[in-house]
Amino acid sequence: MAGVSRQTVSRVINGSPNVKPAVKKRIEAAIEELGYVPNLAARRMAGAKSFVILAINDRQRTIENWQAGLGNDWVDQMLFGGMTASEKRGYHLLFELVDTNPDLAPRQLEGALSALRPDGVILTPPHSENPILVSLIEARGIACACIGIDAEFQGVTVRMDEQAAAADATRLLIEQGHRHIAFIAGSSAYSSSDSRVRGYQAALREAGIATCEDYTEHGEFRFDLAEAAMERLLDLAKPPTAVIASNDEMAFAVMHVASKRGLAVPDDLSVISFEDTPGVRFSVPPLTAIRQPTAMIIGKATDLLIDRVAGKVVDGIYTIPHELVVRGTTGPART
Amino acid sequence: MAGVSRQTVSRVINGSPNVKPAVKKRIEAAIEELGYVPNLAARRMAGAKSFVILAINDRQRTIENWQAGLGNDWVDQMLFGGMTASEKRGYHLLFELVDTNPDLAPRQLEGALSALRPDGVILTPPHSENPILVSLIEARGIACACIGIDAEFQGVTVRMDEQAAAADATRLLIEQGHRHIAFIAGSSAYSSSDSRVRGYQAALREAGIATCEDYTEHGEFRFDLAEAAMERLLDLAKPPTAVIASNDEMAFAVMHVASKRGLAVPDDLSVISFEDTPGVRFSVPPLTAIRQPTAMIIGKATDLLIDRVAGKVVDGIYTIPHELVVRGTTGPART
DNA sequence: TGCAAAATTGTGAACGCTCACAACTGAAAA
DNA sequence: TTTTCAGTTGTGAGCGTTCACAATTTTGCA
Repeated sequence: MAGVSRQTVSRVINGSPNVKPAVKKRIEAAIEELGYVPNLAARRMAGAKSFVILAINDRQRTIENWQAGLGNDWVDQMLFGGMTASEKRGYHLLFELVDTNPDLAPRQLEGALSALRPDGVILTPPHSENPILVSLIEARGIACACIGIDAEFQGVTVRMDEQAAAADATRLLIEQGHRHIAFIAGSSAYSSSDSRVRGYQAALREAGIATCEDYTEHGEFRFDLAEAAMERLLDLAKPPTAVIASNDEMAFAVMHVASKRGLAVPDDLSVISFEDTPGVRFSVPPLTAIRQPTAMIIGKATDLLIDRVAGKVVDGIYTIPHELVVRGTTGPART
Repeated sequence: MAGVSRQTVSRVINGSPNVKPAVKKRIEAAIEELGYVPNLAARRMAGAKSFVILAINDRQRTIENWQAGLGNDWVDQMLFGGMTASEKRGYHLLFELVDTNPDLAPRQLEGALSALRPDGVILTPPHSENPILVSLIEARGIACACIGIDAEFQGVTVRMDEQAAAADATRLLIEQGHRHIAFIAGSSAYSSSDSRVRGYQAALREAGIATCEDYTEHGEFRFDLAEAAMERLLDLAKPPTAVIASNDEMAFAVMHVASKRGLAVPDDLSVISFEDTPGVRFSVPPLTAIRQPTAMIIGKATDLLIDRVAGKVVDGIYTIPHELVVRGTTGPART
């Protein structure tokens, strides 16, 4: 030791205000020399912070995506954004998979909470849509951040403006002369899906273009369903000259069907995707897409959570800016 | 309680052999009813297992990759393979980024070890190449698994057979009539890079093809360096008709240079990559590649680590089978 | 100079679990 | 019957921190 009691050391480590500078320096030197690092388990035991942020992901979708060999850029970005943000402040990010099944989800989450005692929890869609889970977390006095939803439950919400993003995409197409623009929505289990449809419709309305029921399809974020949707769209009497797909997988499905039908992209058909995973750049032509600022969203959520643990009052909805990356799948409409 | 002492409950939870079936059943019912989940921090404190496996990744490369917008399928796969394997056995996977800088790495690792007290550590390249880190972990009595190296330190090693994989790739090209096959190696900080070169050379030798110094280039796993390497290869008096790149990024660089020089893939030039990230399927044509079984490697490592914690003696080198996925960038050599 | 108040340091207890060991069961062996 | 011993259960201690509070030192001001 440096000639002081445990408690004083503890104070220095936790940055308590009332320690004499000389003593503080002495303790810090000792810590440095001994290479001392506080034991996280003991800290948590003693009722202090656990320095753990729990990120909850949808098990089913994670596993499905992975098995389909799709990779999971979403998970990747989460990990990166969350990990770098937490580590900056001495925190650790723990990933857990929780079933979406409403019977299982609360039990599993409670188990994770009891075992891990995290300081904060990040709930991603579709878990973030579930108010039961949110209140379960908050009831334990644990800070909770919801990702990517429009509704505001307890805790914080961090998201991008899905509606504005969809409107941006639609506007780009309108500017390029498109008047027959279709939209393939994702799963309605995600509130973002509806927001996007609203943004798409709003942009059309704003430009004085009549919205056509048949132009809004549902693809559930799946390749096969998007393919079928695209087939239906092209079978319409007046097929669209541009399609917005709600994720990359569905955008590729659209392009696949287009090429099968002899339509050139972007000459005969413009395509815009939501997501912008790394793979879309290697497509030919490279996909024009709304880039989801996933890493930033999770990073922000992590930061807010830690702020709240530190005593700051943190509340409300935070919106992270999105970006429309124009690449090669959009072009002027055929006249 | 269910009318028994703490210790008996503890025994039931940890599966001790000497508990009366009737009592056991009673305790289990109580656990179920109370929704009791043991507190991990307390367990660790009491000197038992921590139920945490630490996966150590190279900070620099992770961040660089991410900032380059490349995504990081490697991290993704690790996470998936490790998380699913650990969760099956009640474990948790914690990701940490550690600097590769030899001055910083041991300190950072020790810090993580002290704070987290994991039951096992998975070391990925290039950390797994560093015997200091390995012995540092083992010295604390923590199980360690090294990923993707040829050398055998203490602990377990899990890898794919890089040499055989490179040989497989080379043989495919030879079968297709190629005689001028170039190889763009990765960074020599990774022992796998050398193994791959050896495999490539062995396959050539085996087919009676003279190895030509100029055909082995170094690209450090970087797009720009691979581009430059490819330029040099094409400037040779006798340029290669096939190129093996040590990762996807470099393979794309090769294809980029080829198209710039007016070479069609695979008609004028065959390309094979190592890695097989999801993006390569969307390239046109889709990349022929050695698929790295990353998720399986990390999953196996996790399993072995947990086995060892459970008391099993686990040692030696485990090799996970790789796969050569033939897609559209390879074809018969021009004669 | 004195004394209250503020600043700084130390103390015992507690967090929830498992360890080592002691104490109790019951049945088999002498 | 008594002894022995394996099988089963309970007991006190301790893991490394922080908590609440008490004890000590210093400072401010009359």
